[in-house]
Amino acid sequence: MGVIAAMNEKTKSDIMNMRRGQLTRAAYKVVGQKGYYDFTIRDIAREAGLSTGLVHYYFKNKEDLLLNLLKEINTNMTAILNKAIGKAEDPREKLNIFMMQAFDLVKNEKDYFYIVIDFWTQVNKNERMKRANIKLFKSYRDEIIKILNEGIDKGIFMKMDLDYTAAVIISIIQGMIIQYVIDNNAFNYEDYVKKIMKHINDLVIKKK
Amino acid sequence: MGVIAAMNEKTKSDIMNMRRGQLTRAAYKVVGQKGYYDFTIRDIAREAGLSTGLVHYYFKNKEDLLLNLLKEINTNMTAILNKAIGKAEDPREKLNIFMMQAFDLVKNEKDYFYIVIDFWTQVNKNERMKRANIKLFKSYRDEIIKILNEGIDKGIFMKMDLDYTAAVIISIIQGMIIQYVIDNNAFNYEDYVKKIMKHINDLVIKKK
Amino acid sequence: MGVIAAMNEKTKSDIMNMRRGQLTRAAYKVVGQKGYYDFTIRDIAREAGLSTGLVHYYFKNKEDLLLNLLKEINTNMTAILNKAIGKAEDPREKLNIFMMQAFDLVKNEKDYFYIVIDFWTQVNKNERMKRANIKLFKSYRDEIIKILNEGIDKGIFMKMDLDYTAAVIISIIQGMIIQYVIDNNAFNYEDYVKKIMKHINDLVIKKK
Amino acid sequence: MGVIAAMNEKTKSDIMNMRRGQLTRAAYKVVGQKGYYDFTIRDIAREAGLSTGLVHYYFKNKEDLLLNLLKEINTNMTAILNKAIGKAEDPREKLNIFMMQAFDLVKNEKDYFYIVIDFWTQVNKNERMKRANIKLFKSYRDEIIKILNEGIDKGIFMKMDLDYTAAVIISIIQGMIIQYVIDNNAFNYEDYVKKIMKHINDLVIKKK
DNA sequence: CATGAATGAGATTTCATTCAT
DNA sequence: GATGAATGAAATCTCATTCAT
Repeated sequence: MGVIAAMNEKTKSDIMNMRRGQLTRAAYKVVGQKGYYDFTIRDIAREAGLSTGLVHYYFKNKEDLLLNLLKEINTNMTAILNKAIGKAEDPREKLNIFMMQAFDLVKNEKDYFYIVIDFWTQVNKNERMKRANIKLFKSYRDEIIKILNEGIDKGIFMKMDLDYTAAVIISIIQGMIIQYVIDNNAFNYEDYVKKIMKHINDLVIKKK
Repeated sequence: MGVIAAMNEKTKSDIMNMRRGQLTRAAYKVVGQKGYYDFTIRDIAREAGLSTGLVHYYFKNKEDLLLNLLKEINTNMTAILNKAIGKAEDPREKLNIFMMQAFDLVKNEKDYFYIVIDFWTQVNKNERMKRANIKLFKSYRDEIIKILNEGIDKGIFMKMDLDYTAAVIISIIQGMIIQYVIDNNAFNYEDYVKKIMKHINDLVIKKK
Repeated sequence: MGVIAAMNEKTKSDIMNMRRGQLTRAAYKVVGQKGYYDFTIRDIAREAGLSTGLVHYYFKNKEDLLLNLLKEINTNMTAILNKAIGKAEDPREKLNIFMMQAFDLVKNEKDYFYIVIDFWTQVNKNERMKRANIKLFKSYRDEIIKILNEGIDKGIFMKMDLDYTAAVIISIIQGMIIQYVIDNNAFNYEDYVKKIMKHINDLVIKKK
Repeated sequence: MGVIAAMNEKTKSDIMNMRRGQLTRAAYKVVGQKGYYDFTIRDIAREAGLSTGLVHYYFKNKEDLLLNLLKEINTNMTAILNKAIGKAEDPREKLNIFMMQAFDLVKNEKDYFYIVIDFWTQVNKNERMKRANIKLFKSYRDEIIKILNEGIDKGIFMKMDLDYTAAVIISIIQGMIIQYVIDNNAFNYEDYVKKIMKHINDLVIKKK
């Protein structure tokens, strides 16, 4: 198989990836706006500027598209977090960056949490969605565990039950975000964010 | 208006309440099983042992029925909490009862959280739903604030930012529950519940 | 449960049967005209003068409707045959009536065979259809066997392998009809019908 | 027109025939498996290892492809029959070979009859299909007539109405096959085949 | 009050056919 | 000649809502 075939192969794959990306992005936007159940394939197509038939050309069905969206969210989130955290040296800084990323997300991409919560409602209805959700949560906890571990190794964080602490940290961050997402006026977000970050720092940093 | 008219009025209202209760209970069950979007009016009617037409006789439309369900959940929750807490004297005990109620709910009525999360997805789509959700969250926080206040007054709890602490407590409890609801095998639930209760007690009880 | 409830029960069932009959008749007509695969639910609804939704109200899906149609055809055919044959006393006459019924059907209800052949194409695709087709064929053979048996008992027909002879008789009748249905000008139908009836009579009637 | 042009013409025609043959064979296989209406152009293309676009390059549309398939079946059947019959000398043997060919086909190529029956359903919907079906039936009858004629000429077969007898023979063979195709367990196929062959031999062979 | 038959809009999905490359 | 991405019409099916009885 010569260069041209390889090029064709490449091109084929490129179009495929481009379209799937295009449609996934459109899905993200549309689901964020209309919600998991109220959006239609037509909405996706319109948003992407493509025909409805094409949506089914690149995704077997609606579920497939949504599953892909959730996986994509997971991949991107992990990538963004790793990139942001990677710049820091100190585990304390890493932990704070992790938290800031989460708290900032609410401000910058409100849709994100609406979508993620939408996906939660699927766990008792769809086994594949359940698994994807579990994976998303696990990757958050793992990220934190990695940071905590590093801190302990460096003697900066106190010894602790890693799994439990990670779960608690996720709980606090996420619980706060949910309350804020549901009620913007429930409290002063920036103020509470600062307090929580201090709280969590106190929780893990070794006392002298 | 005579006695008979009044009696009719009374009777009418009684049937009204009975039917609305019947249908709301059916809705709770059906939404828990099939999910917020996948249940039909016929499901409700069948579950309640009534006709589909009646559903629209007692509720303007599907949204109305669901809104009523959410309000009913709020009312009942508050009632149950108050009753349970009311038996205790010590604010520490009250706080622990509050937490136990929440944690036990997952075990005894798994549907409850599926339904509540389903309702969360409505806040950016439906103003009335948003308000009902806000009210539900607020009543949880208020319940805690009441307990904390009592503890502070009695010199058992340390002085603190009440609103913030309530929000954090709700976050931890709820965040933990969500992680468990989504992934039953993520951790040992009973074990983590104990740790969290200790954690929250330490957070608020005055050190000697 | 009083008289009214019973009446309602009756009425309910009446509407049900009426509508199902109405829709099945419409299906018969439409399938005959447009063919098994080219007709739509809309066609049925239009033909019956009802809405498309109602078709699905009375039949789970398209397959269900078609299966019902095939069963109905079987039931009606058996009834018509039995009625026609019942009038005769002599087994020879019964056999001839059976054959005449079949041959006349082509003239009077051309659609019938188009529909039956359409159903044949389903046997290797749909298990339920297969079973219904088998049943239809079996009921034809059984009808003939009954007549042959009676003739043998009365000493009019010669002794023979009943199952085989029935299968052959069905083959000849049906094979002739198919050739005629496909090509109206292949032969002089009336003429051939007479010959075949004589042929079959010779096949079964005891020689003196 | 020069040699090269002619050669191009030839080459073009060769590719044309090759591709059309490729696609027709793929169609035969796919229609046999999925049925006349449930196969798609993509199925054909995939089976043939070609692109969907090519199907329309070599056939105007789906109908055209199917029509070509039916004609091809006719051509091949006639060729196979002629070849098989050609080896025999005795008309009795020829007749038996003809019948055996038909009966064996059910065993060796079950798809064949499913496809042929599928095509029958088209006669009242599509004039070209009707004509192709008529031709197929006619070529069967003609084949038999040829054999019968030869037998009569040689004084082996009795004098008879050729057209009628051919039609009856086709009916019996085909009717038996249909009953077997629809219900494999209706009777012992091999056993019935023997009986039928004897029956038909008795029908045409001159009694001494 | 109660029923459930009836409607019809709208959603997902499939696929023959076209056409730019 | 060959490809397969793209289109869009059309089909099935669902269901909230209405309304005659």
